[in-house]
Amino acid sequence: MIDPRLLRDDPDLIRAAQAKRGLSASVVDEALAADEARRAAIADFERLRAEQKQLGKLIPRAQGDEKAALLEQTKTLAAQVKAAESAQGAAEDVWNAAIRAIPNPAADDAPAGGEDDYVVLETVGTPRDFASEGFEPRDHVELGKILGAIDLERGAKVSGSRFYFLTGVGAELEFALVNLAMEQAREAGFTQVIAPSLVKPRAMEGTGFLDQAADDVYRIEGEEMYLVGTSEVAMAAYHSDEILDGASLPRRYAAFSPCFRKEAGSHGKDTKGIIRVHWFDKVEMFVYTTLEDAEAEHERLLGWEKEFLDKLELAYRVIDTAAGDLGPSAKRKFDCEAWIPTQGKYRELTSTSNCTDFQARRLDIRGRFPSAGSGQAPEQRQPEVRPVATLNGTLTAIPRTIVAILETHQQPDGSVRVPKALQKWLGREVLEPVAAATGLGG
RNA sequence: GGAGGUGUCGCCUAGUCCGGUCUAUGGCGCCCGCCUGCUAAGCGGGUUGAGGGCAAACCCCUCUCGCGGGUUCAAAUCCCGCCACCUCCGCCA
Repeated sequence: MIDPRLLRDDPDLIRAAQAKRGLSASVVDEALAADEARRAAIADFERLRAEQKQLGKLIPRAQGDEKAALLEQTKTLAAQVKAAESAQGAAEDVWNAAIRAIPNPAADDAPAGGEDDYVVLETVGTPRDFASEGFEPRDHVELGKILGAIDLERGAKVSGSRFYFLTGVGAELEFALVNLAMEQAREAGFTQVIAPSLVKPRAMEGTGFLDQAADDVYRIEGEEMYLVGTSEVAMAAYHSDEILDGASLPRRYAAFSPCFRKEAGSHGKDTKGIIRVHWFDKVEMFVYTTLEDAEAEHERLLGWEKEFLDKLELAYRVIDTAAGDLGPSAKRKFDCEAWIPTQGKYRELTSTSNCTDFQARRLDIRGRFPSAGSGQAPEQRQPEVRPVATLNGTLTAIPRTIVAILETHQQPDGSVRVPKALQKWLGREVLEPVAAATGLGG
């Protein structure tokens, strides 16, 4: 949710922001009208209610005819109050729907336009040149099979398309990656978290995932519960309805959880392998900080993502996502895309978003800060309560990370060199092909 | 899943039976001031959050006693539903 004051004070700013995302500005006018109607309804109700309370006070002390007259008077007033109250409630509902329909304005630095209008900020490392090494790289599906690491056939048999089993070194790879990620997170001062992946509607709504991504969200039949597509959802709602001590910020969490996505709009895309799946595990960084610090924290999150990719010795680039491709909550988003040799292109491995106070307003997460109190003597300053900023960033999304590692570090015989940083957690330097294939029907 | 209990402004707590100066009591903590060689103690005051009126504020008003309805002129208090926690039983990893 954007700051209502911003909408009221500078609607043209919001109109321009809508245009930058390629969206209509009509919601702005709807929201402004709703705001006016709402305030009128509030004034109506409060005037009647105050009158009712005044009269109500006289009743216990009144006697006889006087009392009867008062009761008669307040009876009709009570009906008016009731009507005004429900009118106010209706006006609030309209207002809430209107203001929530407006996404977070993109940062000035974010490129305008849609999915293809990203800007490449940086390219790190060089894609490995298999041609000059004299062999054709195998894709991760084949490598996964050779290594006994990924079982797609049985995934499909048991759970359907876009499911898989990680087996043997595949499973070990996940644990190693999680350990490596958590080690880095701990060293950077993050609190490690295992987060629930089943949440109530409030959490989903609050993080903006029921807006345009609603089709991608799994709902639990017969229950008011959703499966999260990222632990960002649980971690944002973690402090919902709380007022955090400003001195405790930034609060940094590294959360592990399974993630579930219907991938409704991506039929036919990435149908092979484990690039795009309905379920995967992920370690997500989630930060609560001040609005003033959010932009700098965003850079730090990007830094930690790059550090992790560096440890995996991958070639990647960083892109600045265009406004139209941001989620509704995000003001700015950086994606780290790793080079996938058999696809001949960079694919998103991690992503970090600065959601400023957008999610915090929806989830009612605030901080208590010493007042800036211009002109006032320090001793007169009351602490003030303001929304905080939330940011998130992937440390590692397991399947895609495995894809990048296998394909990038493969050797002609189908074995895979283990990046140095991962060796400690994997207990070996090379992943060797397993003797016998263990495919379906084999 | 069943039975019983609890939920009050950071924490603890009075109030709920029997509706009306409850504009929610007191303590702890915290903040400001006074007093005092220092500290502690003592004294006085302040201390939920949201929204509206306004350019803003000392100001005024409304809402907020787990949440949502209802009854009533009037609800922390009565009624209904829900949620969370505790105890016991059942089930289970």
